[in-house]
Amino acid sequence: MLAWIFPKILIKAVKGTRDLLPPATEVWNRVETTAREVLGLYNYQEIRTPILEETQLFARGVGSDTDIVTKEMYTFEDRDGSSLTLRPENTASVIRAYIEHRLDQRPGVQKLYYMGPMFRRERPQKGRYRQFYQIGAEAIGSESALIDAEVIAMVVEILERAGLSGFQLLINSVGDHDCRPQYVERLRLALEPVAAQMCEDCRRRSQTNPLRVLDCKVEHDQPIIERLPMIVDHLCDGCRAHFDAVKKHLSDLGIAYEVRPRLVRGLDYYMRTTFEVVHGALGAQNSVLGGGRYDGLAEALGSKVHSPGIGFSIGEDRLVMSVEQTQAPKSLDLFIALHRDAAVRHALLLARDLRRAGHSVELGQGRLKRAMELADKLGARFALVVGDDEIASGRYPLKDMATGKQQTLTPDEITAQLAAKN
RNA sequence: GUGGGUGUAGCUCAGCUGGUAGAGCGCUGGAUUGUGGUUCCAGUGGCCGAGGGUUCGAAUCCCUCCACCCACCCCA
Repeated sequence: MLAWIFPKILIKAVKGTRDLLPPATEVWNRVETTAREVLGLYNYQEIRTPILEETQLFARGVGSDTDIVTKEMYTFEDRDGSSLTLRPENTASVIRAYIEHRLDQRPGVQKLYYMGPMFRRERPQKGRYRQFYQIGAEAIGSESALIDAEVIAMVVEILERAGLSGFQLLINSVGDHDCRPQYVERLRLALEPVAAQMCEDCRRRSQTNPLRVLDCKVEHDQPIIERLPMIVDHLCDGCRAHFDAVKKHLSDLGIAYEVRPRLVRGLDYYMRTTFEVVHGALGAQNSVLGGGRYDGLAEALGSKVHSPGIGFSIGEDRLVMSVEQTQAPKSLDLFIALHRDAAVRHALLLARDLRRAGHSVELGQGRLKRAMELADKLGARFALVVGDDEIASGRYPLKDMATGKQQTLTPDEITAQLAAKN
């Protein structure tokens, strides 16, 4: 009949994006609240940058040769011809804002955190989405190993308080602008005679990005990779001292870590300290968080002031995925069953007062049996009946849903009961 | 971008070698007039992912497409 007005093709969430529904959103909120608490304890403050940035920012910040920039960005031309991109990560934006607003003029190390959606056009799979969420932080303005250790300690605390257990902290140093190029050259030379025996990807990487070879998981290549020079053995004095200090501070704090000489981060801006947290039961995407130091990033983005920084970002989707089971079901404090229409005014006022007192209240009209059933399904701790008798007497039957016991009380007594049981 | 798996009711899934659709849970109502959880009864609900082919007949066989999931890659 009206089929031409009501098309039968359903509109669905676009590939790689998803709706987060209750009760899962409760877990997300809890994780975010926990993160804010811990970040606050370490004196971090929130920064909110735009989701949309000039494409150039990521090309220069993240690295024009990276996978993210070459094939994963949502880039489009705006009406005035400028090229815009949906942020694939947030560090570049934070540094851009830091430079733009001269945050280097503010006292002390700038400690900023953010949370929100990022966008990368990858093929979705478990723990990997095209719109995904990150909770991250950046400490800008210090080269000290103390900050590295503090950042790592903080992130471990966030994960623990969020309810994650059984995770593993991996750290490494990837050198700086001084020793890394030398190491990469050394690696390239070492690869030359053996590359032919390696997998196709490694043969390509040995030319384009030798560091990536170290990440290869192909079984056959492992013995070859074992014999390649490792960056930790070729750090310059400054980087070596820095890395040793970070490790010492972590040990002093009693934080368990494992040095992974082959931990290489995918974004060009990392130097010196890099770290990652992995967790089993996440499938192939087992990395919950990644981070590292980026002492040259600000300059790469046009800053005249040297602004060394270190930061991390937590994959919130993955964190939520691995702590989801530990969440207690949400409950309702009180369900008010209205038995007659005349009860509406009384119930509304009662509900308003109880809500002001901090109790969650749901109202329901209709047959009492039905209302009680609903109260039960909603997980209400108490149910209250409001009908003609109650309005006349000013006293209401309050039922404890767990025990089934019911008492007839005045509004003040009801408030006291709800407060007492909290 | 490349593989593999799966698409049947809101959810989890049955449906053998083709005979035109089922269970459990959920939801709604009833047994119970102003009192939930248990039990019992009834109801609700599906162009069997889409299109084409084979056939008297297709959820079932064949082809194409699409979607989702998992993996490679890469990363959070």
